[in-house]
Amino acid sequence: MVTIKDVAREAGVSISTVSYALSGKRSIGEKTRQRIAEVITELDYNPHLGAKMLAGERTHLIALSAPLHEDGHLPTHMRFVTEVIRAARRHDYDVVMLATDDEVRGIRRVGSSSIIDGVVSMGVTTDDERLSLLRELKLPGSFIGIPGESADFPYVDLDFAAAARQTVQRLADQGHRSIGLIGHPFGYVHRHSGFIERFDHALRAAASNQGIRIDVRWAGLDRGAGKQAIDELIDNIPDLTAVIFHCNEPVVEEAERRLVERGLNVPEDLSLFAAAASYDLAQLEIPLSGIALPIEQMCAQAVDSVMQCIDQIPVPTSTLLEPQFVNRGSVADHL
Amino acid sequence: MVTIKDVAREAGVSISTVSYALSGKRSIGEKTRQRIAEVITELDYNPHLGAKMLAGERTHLIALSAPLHEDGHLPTHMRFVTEVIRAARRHDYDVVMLATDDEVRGIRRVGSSSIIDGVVSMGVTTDDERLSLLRELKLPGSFIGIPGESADFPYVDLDFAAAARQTVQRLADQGHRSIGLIGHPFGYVHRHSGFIERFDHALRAAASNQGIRIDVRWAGLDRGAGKQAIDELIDNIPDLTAVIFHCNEPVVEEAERRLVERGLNVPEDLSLFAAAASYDLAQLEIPLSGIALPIEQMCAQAVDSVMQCIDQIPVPTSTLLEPQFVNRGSVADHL
DNA sequence: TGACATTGTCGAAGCGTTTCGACAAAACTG
DNA sequence: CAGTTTTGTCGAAACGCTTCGACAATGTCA
Repeated sequence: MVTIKDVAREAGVSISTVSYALSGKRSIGEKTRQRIAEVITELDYNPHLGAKMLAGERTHLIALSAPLHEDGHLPTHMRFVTEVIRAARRHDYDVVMLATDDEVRGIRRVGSSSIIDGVVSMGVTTDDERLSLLRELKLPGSFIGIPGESADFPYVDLDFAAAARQTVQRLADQGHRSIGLIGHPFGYVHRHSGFIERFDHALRAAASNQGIRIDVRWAGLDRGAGKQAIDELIDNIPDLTAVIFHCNEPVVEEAERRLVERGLNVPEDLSLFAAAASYDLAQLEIPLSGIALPIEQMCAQAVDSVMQCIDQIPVPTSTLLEPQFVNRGSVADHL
Repeated sequence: MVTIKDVAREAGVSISTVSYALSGKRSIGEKTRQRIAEVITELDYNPHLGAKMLAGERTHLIALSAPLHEDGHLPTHMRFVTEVIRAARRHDYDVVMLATDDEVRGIRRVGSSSIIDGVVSMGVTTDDERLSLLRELKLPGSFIGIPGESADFPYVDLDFAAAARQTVQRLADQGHRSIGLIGHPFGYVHRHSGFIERFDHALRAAASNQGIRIDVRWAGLDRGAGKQAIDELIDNIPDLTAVIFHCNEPVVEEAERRLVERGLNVPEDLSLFAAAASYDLAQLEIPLSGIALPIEQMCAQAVDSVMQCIDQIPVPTSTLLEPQFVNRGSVADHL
């Protein structure tokens, strides 16, 4: 292994000179800097990260706490993971993955051994235990989702309440009075996924405000769940004119196919609206109007936030991203 | 931060005693050990990983080089990733993720800064550049797939050649003489995914051996690809009696639905066989006979191998896993 | 009982960095 | 031109851990 010592010797300067040339924290003569740079490439010198850590430097490693549940949607999960990694790389950081069954203990493990500079947490629940854990470990962290009372940690999320309100508003404006909702697997609700609660709460409030009837079906991951959900809505709800999808792609696809099978046209016979979609709404068999989940933006912002915490930039600002509606003609007027 | 020094002081022993108590590399008196253990929990002492690294210890970190291509299948990819992480945790290791666009340079980066103990590479191609990179960096590594000439690095993979032979043999034994193959997106071939080449080569050899006609269609990721592929096979190939799937789940699902749509029964009108399936064959609309890709086993073995390299256990043994056939009644006799 | 092993503990060196304080030499002041 | 500031460099300490060699204290054997 080639160390800073070797570089110093070869360049005919002292160790500290090399270090300062590298960090730029003190001025170094031009020819010296040149010489050092040459030697470094020549010897292919790479600083030893352990030594840097010990000397109190950044490790350039963050942890990603990424719980994946039985009923989770793998592609969505994977998109979050890759976007966080991509964002981290933009800051010259690498990512240690803490996966399921280890997303909490893992934080304690890597956090307390001074191996990481910060933590990004996804799959956040209301009152997420990782919040107090980060406090305890005095570790910089950010959340993708809202983890309870967290003035001291930044979070980023889609404004699900606004998304719900906007969803209802648009459907109401077009005259819909009885609307179905196909939601994520019920397990999400059960483990207090924050975004579900915020979406549902705002949706119900907005609907009751507008005098609109909402009927909910939770669709699991098993084959046939989407079909069953849409069938139940159509068969049991009188005057149903629109369905909101707040679920993952396979359920939407199944439901769409079922509509085709039943000979129902979109939007003439039934209007469809996708809320907070983690998939590409334009690529569906029947493209859907609605609001996309801005995964890339969420991940980028979460990483940016944790970087700010690491840099001790004081006020961690949390963000609720404004829902962006795109019309693809899947909602008809019922005036 | 609480250091080994604090523990030593509190326990009334020397630093080295604490260190030996922790590592067990020298014998320590029973009461001393007890006392130290108490103090450690009391103070919540966690060794500083940077210091350990510097002192020449393991970092307990491996890198996972996981290229994901445009036409890659996210759920499959995610399964590999989670299984590698799970396997690493069993060895008390954490995983640094090197994702797309960075799966090679990333190895150089983390490898040369002494931050990781080894590398697991997936998405391996014939003549994979990571092989020589690992050699150059003198880093322990293992491959999920066969990376060209690599007597010095262990790999693990399904025996795709055997899988192909077994596939042909079984279909031949049941009297099939004209068989269709729906393969992965053509991009896989183009970038020399090793497993595709091995599978195809062996398949063609076995088929020509048996005097069987094989017609291939590559199915991309775009909606309709599976449908189109199966349609083309059925419409263009005379005497087609069986179709082999060597592709990802969405294509299989589409093809199955198309068969239902066309009123074709499995296996009466057409036999189906899944080769090296990364998804659950039992959960399909029409369950398929065939050979599953043993992802968990592959990942576990790859991690075990790299651990052995790290431990300097000399001979890295590579493994080709024997294909396991499961019959679910999707192949009929044509005798 | 004296010679010799074994057991339990300690002090100190070393791992590769960063950074502080020191200090010549050079470059500005008035 | 003496006095001050700036610039470029160096030596040494510090970071937290492992491990080697040393050495009492104890146990074992002939």
